[in-house]
Amino acid sequence: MALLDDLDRRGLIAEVTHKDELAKLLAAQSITLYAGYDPTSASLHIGNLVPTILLKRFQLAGHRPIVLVGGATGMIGDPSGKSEERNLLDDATIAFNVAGIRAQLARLLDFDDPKTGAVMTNNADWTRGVGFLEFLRDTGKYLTINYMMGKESVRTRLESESGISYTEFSYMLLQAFDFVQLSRSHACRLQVGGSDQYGNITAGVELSHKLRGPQLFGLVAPLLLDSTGAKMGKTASGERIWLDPECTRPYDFYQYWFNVPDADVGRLLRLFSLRPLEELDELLRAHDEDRAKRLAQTELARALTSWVHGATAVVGIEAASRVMFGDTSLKDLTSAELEAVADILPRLDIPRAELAAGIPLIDILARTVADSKNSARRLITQGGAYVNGTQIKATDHTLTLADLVTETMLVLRSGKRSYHLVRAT
RNA sequence: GGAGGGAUGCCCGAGCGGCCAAAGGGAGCAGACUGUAAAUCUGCCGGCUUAUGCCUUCGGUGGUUCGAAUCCACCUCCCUCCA
Repeated sequence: MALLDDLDRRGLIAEVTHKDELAKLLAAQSITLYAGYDPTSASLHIGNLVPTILLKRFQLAGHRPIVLVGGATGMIGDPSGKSEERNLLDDATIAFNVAGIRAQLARLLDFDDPKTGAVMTNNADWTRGVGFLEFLRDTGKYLTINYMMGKESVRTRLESESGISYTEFSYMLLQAFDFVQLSRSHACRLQVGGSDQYGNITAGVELSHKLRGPQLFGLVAPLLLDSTGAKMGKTASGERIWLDPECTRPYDFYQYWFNVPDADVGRLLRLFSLRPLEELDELLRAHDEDRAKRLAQTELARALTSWVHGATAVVGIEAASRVMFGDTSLKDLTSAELEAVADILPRLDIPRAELAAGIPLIDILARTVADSKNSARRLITQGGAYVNGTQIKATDHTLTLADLVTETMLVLRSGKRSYHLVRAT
């Protein structure tokens, strides 16, 4: 199947410029394309996976992706999708963020293949040296204010109370300039992104046209929304899902996808799974036959977690999940799985001698799954306290060495989901 | 510059001298139900050596009182109206 048709059927195309000509170009030759990443933080989040999966799919289809980290544009702030002027970041923060994002992207795409290996760029490299007058004359001259004011991102801000600064207004021009620069330096022909980028992308297409450069193309994917129309990417408690394992644990990352509602899972699988559509259809049929098995969610969580955190992370996470949600005991795990589980669950180390002497369960709960001794007591009273999967009803229960389920560990649980390992050292 | 109104527990918000660890709602936690879902229902929801006990908490500092979140003074910050 032609690449564009595949992308379309997967729901990855919200808008595309000159579709037929682009299809022709892609059929005829291997091209270079790019997506830009804003260095507003040191880690990407799952919203960034959308443009990245586009790059990945183009790469697998024989094209060469460029990732552009916005070291220059990050200093300006993209007004797209924002209701207010952005706070500017200082140089050191931007440099730090650029480095973090580069490291993550390096794992998401193949940078080694001689033909399709991805290229890392930073627009600060070609923007920093450009003088203001030169920029106005060589770039600003070609796009009219009228054209720029027609863009959604600018218009909404013009109508808003906070207005838009000249700085953010210029953002579009810089992004257009990037596209043209990459078309010159890397023969880049296509820019991909989220649909909020469409205005900025078409500005680049327009600029190249005005400069009598090559025909450039833009392709944007829909924003990542759930079935209720809300933006995806936050946990139940409102925390963003980051790609950095230090910010969002791989276990939570996996769980996020595993808990996706049935109404969304098919769409997300088509978006993110690299498996052929026919296989996905088959899988979704099987999923529908017995939704409780959550075959589709498992596949989705596996696919994304192994892409972002590596296949070995998945093994540990799934072993941990079996302990937590299945009927697997810690002692049934292999030592490799046990090690992985110990890394995933929060852990409290206690001197062996202390445990040998006996420690009131309430004290340990207060140091792990409960906030205080009172809440630990409450937990036990309400029947939510478990040691190694066994419910404890006595508030004066004492833990000793006999409670260890492996050589060194025992597992505490509060309610259904909250687990904590205790390790005797 | 003048005149009023307000600041309460994680958030919103009632209380306006003792019955106030402080109504109600939201969030959170636990239980039932369940697919590690959603919705619903029930209980809990400051801390402590679990006690009809003590400690800390109602913007801050002092004061009045046997007793203050509640009254008074000053201070800090917010809002509204008039100039």
